[in-house]
Amino acid sequence: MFIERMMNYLERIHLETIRAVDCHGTMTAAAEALHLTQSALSHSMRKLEDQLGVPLWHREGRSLRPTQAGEYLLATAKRLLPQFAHAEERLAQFARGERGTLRIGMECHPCYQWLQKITPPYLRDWPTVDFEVKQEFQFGGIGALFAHEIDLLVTPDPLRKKSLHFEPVFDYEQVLVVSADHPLAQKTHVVPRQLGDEVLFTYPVSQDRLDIYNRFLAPAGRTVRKQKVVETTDMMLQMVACGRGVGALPRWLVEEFSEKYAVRPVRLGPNGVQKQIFVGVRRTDLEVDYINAFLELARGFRERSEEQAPS
Amino acid sequence: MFIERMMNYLERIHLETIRAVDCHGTMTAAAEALHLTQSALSHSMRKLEDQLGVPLWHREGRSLRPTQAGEYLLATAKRLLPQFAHAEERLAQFARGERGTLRIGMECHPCYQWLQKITPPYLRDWPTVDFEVKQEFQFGGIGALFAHEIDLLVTPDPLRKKSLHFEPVFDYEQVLVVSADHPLAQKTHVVPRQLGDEVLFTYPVSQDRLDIYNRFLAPAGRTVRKQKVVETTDMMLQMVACGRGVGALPRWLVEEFSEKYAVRPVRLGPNGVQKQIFVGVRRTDLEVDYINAFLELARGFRERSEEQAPS
DNA sequence: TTAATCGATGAGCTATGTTCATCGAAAGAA
DNA sequence: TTCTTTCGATGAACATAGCTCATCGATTAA
Repeated sequence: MFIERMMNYLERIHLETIRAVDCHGTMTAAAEALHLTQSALSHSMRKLEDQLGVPLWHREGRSLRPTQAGEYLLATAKRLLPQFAHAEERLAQFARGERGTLRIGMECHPCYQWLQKITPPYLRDWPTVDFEVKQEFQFGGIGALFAHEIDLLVTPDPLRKKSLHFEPVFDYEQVLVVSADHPLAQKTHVVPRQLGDEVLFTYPVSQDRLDIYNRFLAPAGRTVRKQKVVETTDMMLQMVACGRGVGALPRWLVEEFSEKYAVRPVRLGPNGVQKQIFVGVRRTDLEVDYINAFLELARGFRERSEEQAPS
Repeated sequence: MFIERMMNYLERIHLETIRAVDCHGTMTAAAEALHLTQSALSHSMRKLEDQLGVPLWHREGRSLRPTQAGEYLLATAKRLLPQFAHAEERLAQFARGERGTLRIGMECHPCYQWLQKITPPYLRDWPTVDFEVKQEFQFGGIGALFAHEIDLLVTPDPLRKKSLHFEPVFDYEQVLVVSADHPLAQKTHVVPRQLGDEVLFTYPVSQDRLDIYNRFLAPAGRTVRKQKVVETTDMMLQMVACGRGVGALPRWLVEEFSEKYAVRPVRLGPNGVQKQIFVGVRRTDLEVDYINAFLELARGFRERSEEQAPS
């Protein structure tokens, strides 16, 4: 048809506008947020609509409702704009002579507690690296890695893909935690049936992500009397210590808290429930020094803890 | 420091420039490719460098070598620009009243052969939907799904993630294919040892993705006399038919070709090697009619083939 | 040496995107 | 109902961001 088809109609400002209208409700409010006049946005978007040949909003009365095309562009904006923002942020860090930002994603509570041990020495070694920790992902941790939302994922579920690199960084045993004067506290281990009359405290995550179900109760076809959700580890241990129920935590965590709270770890089943935490990165990022340094540090930690407890 | 920190320095044109310079070697050539003058690019990029406070290229003599910041921005450009292009393409389709483009990714050869069966009826039902099939992914099929490079992934390896939806669409048996006058052609099944003196033809993919190794030879600790790579199914069957070696293919494919070539399927091991192919989509795309329609069609195909061969 | 080609730069122009002023329509308040 | 406010659309006027042109010095190949 036309010789010149390679015109770039779509610009960042259009995406900014689409998103601002969605988020502020009206075009006028969006204009204010973008430090422009309502007229400017109106002209600009009308021009875009003309060039694309498709309306982006249904004009109903004095309100704007996105068309199908508008919805699509909105989704695109919400995906692309944060990447622009992050790129600018990153370049600003280059300008300041800093190394960058290490954005860490986490998918489980033990991951978080492990991370809290790694963080201090890392921050000391890399004072110019910014540190961000995120826990909620629209498309899951793996998706966040691929989408460059995060640079590093701490997770119990590794994924073999040649573009990603996963590496175990921490091994631990998941144990039952009971009050010190609980009858089970004296046992070498507990079997699923013995939890039939207990209240179980868990973190607020879906049941299929709780190892005590996956690896202990469910295989035996057992369940507990009642499950109650607690937000924090301290809260869980408080409730357990005063005999209101039992919980499931990494052994090292229980032992660490056993002075503060009167709680004891009990092995889950005769062999225990062994777990591993992995760190995943994009393979292309393995060359980035401050990312690689984090992995090195994690490896060092792992070796040290294995020496202490060669089990 | 400054009140106004929310300036958007980085624009699409800058990314275009960075990429064009990388791909054409010089700024002058890049300018021509972008239908601009060399002067325009020079001014524009210098302004950006000033605003960001970071040089993007080392100026060495009359050539440009990207700085670390430049490399980073180049990687960003290569990731973001295709998404701009695709968004414009998609909006142009909206303008033409078309539904969109179904971009399918594939991770294995049997996937491709299955797809060839689904494609004709789909194209008939959805004449306004464009159809694209890709086979190479920088970050793997799952990564391509997350990065919106493709809309649909056909793969033997599903992945449980709540943002993705995987669904089995095709079950088949992987069999050994031999010449009709090969001694093994008369057997009900073959055991790993019997392939010790054979030449094995395979597609050009890494060994750990070949089921005949993963599920048949490797578990028995056996191997073949020699492995040879062929590019196409026809080529493989030609070589097999004239007794130059053996191959591994889905049973239905062998049976389909058994009239054209003098080849026979032989079960791998007493129980055979059973395989499944899955289709994965982003969960948010399940509402898109022409994507959902593909899944429906795939389901229909699966039910029909199960009726034919209830095994 | 010569000639070609690179990127940088300043001056000047043009066209793009902005503001201003104003409109009609819609929605909320009295 | 009527009055008032607030929405988005529009045309004209304007300002400036971004482009071209012309030219420079430096580098590289012939």
